[in-house]
Amino acid sequence: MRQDIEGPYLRSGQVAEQAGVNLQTLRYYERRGLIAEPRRSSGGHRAYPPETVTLLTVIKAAQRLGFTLEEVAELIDTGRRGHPTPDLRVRAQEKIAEVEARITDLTTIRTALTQVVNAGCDSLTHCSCPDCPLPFADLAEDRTHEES
Amino acid sequence: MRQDIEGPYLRSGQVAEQAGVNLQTLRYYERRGLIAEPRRSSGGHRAYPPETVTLLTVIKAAQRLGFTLEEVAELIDTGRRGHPTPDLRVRAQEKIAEVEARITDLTTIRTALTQVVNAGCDSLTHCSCPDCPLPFADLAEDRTHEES
DNA sequence: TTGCATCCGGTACCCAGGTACAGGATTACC
DNA sequence: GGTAATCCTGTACCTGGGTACCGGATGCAA
Ligand SMILES: [Zn+2]
Ligand SMILES: [Zn+2]
Ligand SMILES: [Zn+2]
Ligand SMILES: [Zn+2]
Repeated sequence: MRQDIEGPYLRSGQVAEQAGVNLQTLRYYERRGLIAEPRRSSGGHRAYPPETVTLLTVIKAAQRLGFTLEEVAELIDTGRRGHPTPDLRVRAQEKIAEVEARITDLTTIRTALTQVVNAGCDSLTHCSCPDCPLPFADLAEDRTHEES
Repeated sequence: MRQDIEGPYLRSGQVAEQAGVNLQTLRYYERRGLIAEPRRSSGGHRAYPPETVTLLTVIKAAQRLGFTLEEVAELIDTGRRGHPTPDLRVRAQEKIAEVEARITDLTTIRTALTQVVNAGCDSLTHCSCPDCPLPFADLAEDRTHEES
């Protein structure tokens, strides 16, 4: 049978290639609710509207911003129907706070690592350097604001 | 039978409690080569030397510095016998570079998120704000130095 | 010696974000 | 209409750092 869905529909392989995404990932996103279940051909093959490619680009962009797939799904969902969840700006502000907290942690870690280098530590377990900074009692405190 | 190993040996539960670590974690670390296989009682129960508690503290400290368990295992291994691998200072310097790269990434992300907030973006998929910064073409480039 | 706490090995499960493979069906193209 | 390419579902596997459960064995003390 010839293509039985008219219009500019794309097959899953085409969507995957154009979006630069693995085919399995496409179906994974469908399971996770990130992309809607597409129409099917009479034989069961998925037929995507072309804007799916754009949607995938948006998903990837949001991931690069640090959003999890669950958060991305919610953001998309919120956009579709006026969902009673915080909107994109609020989410972005929360994410900024998370990112800043993480940067603070990493900065502390970098400081501690620098101390190790400067002190000339030569062993994790039996360091012989004078005034050895290991094992970082202060760093232990600092992890209390671990990300959830 | 009474305790058949003399000396100040600790049972696994005591080590776990004193180090603030789950009992399963202890055996997991043994499998991963982070702690040596301890002696056994005649019935097969592990009998740890007391310094195991200190070792666990060191492992946790190294983790807080951003070292993976595999890296920690190597660092401990290097310390034991003069292993022909880079020593702690070299490892720490490499880790500093990693941490700084990660901080750079996160800073870029924070900038992008700030743009979203300032522009007043209201939707991932159909933002109506003027001069919308989505979907961050520049950010895409920036992930080429993704950590391995 | 009896009872309870602890420990044993082996296996399965958790998180996130995918990826891979098998075996069979469908579609595209000549 | 033949044949290759693509696609289907379902299931298993991957990384990293653990955690949980099971049935049975051991350890310890009254
Ligand atoms: Zn929702
Ligand atoms: Zn030192
Ligand atoms: Zn080694
Ligand atoms: Zn916008």
